[in-house]
Amino acid sequence: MKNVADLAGVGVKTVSRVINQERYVSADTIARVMRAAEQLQYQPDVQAGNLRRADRRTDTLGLLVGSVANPFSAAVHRAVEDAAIQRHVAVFASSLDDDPERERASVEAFLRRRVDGLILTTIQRSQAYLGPQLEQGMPVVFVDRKPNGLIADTVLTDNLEGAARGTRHLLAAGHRRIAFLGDSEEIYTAKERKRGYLDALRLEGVAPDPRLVIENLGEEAQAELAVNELLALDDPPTAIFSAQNLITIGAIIALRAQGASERVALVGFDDVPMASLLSPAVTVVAQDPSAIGAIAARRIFERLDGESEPARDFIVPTRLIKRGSGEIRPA
Amino acid sequence: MKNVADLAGVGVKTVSRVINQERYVSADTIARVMRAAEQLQYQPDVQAGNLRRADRRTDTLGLLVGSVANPFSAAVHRAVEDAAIQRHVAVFASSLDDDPERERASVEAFLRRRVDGLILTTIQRSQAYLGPQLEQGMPVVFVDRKPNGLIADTVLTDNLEGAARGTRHLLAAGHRRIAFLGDSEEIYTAKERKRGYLDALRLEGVAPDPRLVIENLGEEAQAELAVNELLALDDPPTAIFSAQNLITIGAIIALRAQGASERVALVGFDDVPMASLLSPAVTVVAQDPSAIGAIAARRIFERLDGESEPARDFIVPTRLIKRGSGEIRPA
DNA sequence: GTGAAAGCGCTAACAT
DNA sequence: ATGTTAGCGCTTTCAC
Repeated sequence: MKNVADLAGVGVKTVSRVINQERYVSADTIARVMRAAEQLQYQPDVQAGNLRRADRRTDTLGLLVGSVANPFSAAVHRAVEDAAIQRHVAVFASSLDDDPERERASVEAFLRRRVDGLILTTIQRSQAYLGPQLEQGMPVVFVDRKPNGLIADTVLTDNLEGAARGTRHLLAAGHRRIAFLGDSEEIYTAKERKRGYLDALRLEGVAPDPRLVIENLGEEAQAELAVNELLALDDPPTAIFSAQNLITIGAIIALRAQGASERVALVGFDDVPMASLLSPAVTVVAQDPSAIGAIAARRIFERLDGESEPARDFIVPTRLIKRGSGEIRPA
Repeated sequence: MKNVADLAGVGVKTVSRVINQERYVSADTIARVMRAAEQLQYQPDVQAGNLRRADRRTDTLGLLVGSVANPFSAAVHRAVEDAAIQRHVAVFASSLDDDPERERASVEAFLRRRVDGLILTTIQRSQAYLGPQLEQGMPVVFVDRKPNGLIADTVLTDNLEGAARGTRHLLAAGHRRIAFLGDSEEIYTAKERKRGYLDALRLEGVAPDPRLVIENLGEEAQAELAVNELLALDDPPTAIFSAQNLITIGAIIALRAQGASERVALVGFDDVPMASLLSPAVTVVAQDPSAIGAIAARRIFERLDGESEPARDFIVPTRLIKRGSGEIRPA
């Protein structure tokens, strides 16, 4: 900057004024400074500037997601990026990978870099460690999971209603023996989805059969085994509601292997890639990760712009996509 | 930092020493400083420190990919992140979205933030604008596409050999009329894949039929139309080699709609999600995005650590995954 | 409309 | 083993 100033024959502050497009600089001076900057290939240093700047903004955001390689997270990321780029804000993205250590480490790394705000999918038992930041007014939005030990803006899929809706769809097709395949009971979203399933059954006067409720399914292979068990029952289910992505895939594989995919109905929570090209095509209760990311980013920027209303939950509705597997009727 | 120093009753430099784990600080002093830091919830500011630091590193990397929401890019991203996190380097990720404007804007944003290195998928006709950075020794690695007007490290899928291999696989099954469905002719990877296809035919003594080569297919719908045209030919192809992800999906849809999916063989370049659950399951020449990301990151860090050998191309091999669609024999 | 000086949070260089 | 001073690239404050 000093060099540019010297070359243009002005003071550093004038260069600063031109770079930041402040007023009260003559057109002539602007032109001279621009030319000098061009000639020296001057790139302003955002970080250095933000050091002294009144609002102390770094124009960066920290985003922590399950894994940047997972489609849901990637869609959230993309939406956040699109919102950020318009404000010239850059996004640090980091993957959590179900590792509580990594959560703390990533958040610390963000904090050390003085991000303006945080969008987090969390896994630790408590997020109380973020208390000081919240008090200092740093915008923090939680995504997909509620924080523990902390009150903050949160963007959530309507897990309860979504799961109920999927279940009701199967009930409406005439099913009464509907199995539930769920994720780890410790996860908030998993609990909500199970609750939605049970609520829907209850409302229809169907007593839940505990043998049809299988939880703590972490990956495809476990879901496959679970479906095999279900089909081996004396009185097997005529339909399956699978409460998560990978579980749905596992269920598809198992149903197909057993030759039951055209007989046993299946509705999955969360969309599955290529779902419409499978046979039968897979009916799902789809989440809206783009909306989640967009809302989270919007909230961060609102807070940054001074919005100070109390923390809220933003509930994002789901969408039932009927493709075939969920419309199979009981024999 | 000043506050911590005061509270601990030491000078700022001593705090700095403790934070950076430099030697020559007594255990007792370390303890006092740590306690003070804890008490004040002190978070060092990485950026401020790097301002004066000799190596001027910001411990950040800029990553520009097609779209963080696309599975290939996401896998590259993930691999880069995993390498970076071990060095306490944070990654700015940005999506290109086939928009040359966005390429420039993102790179500028990275540069303004003084990233230590750049990993780029590019689209602009020329990357000469990065010349100054390269000369100044900033590590830049291009990924998936070669840069134009610039010599720099590049990590590439073996497009030529991969496409040849996919084509040879179809030839080996006895096909002689093999169609080629390609992306925009302007894209480097698309050109290479076409070349691989033609080379394989030539080597086998099969004269390419220009009516079987359809290019500039940007999305699924266009690929569908192309396949419909091909099947309507007097002498239709018995096999299709589709040179890109979305094109493969379009081809699957069209083949299925025409009832030809069990009759016409299909090999796709780049893996397709859920490929093994489709019927027929899709044979592909798979790329290895994780390897690409890992190699790119490794190269950046090698350069940062002083490696100064001339720029090289790193060629990442493909893998033929036989799943069914590519093993269909001609009638 | 413009510039000089101080200072943002930190590290380098040089004390002691 | 520890402290002091200058300075990184910029913005602020205030003077002209």
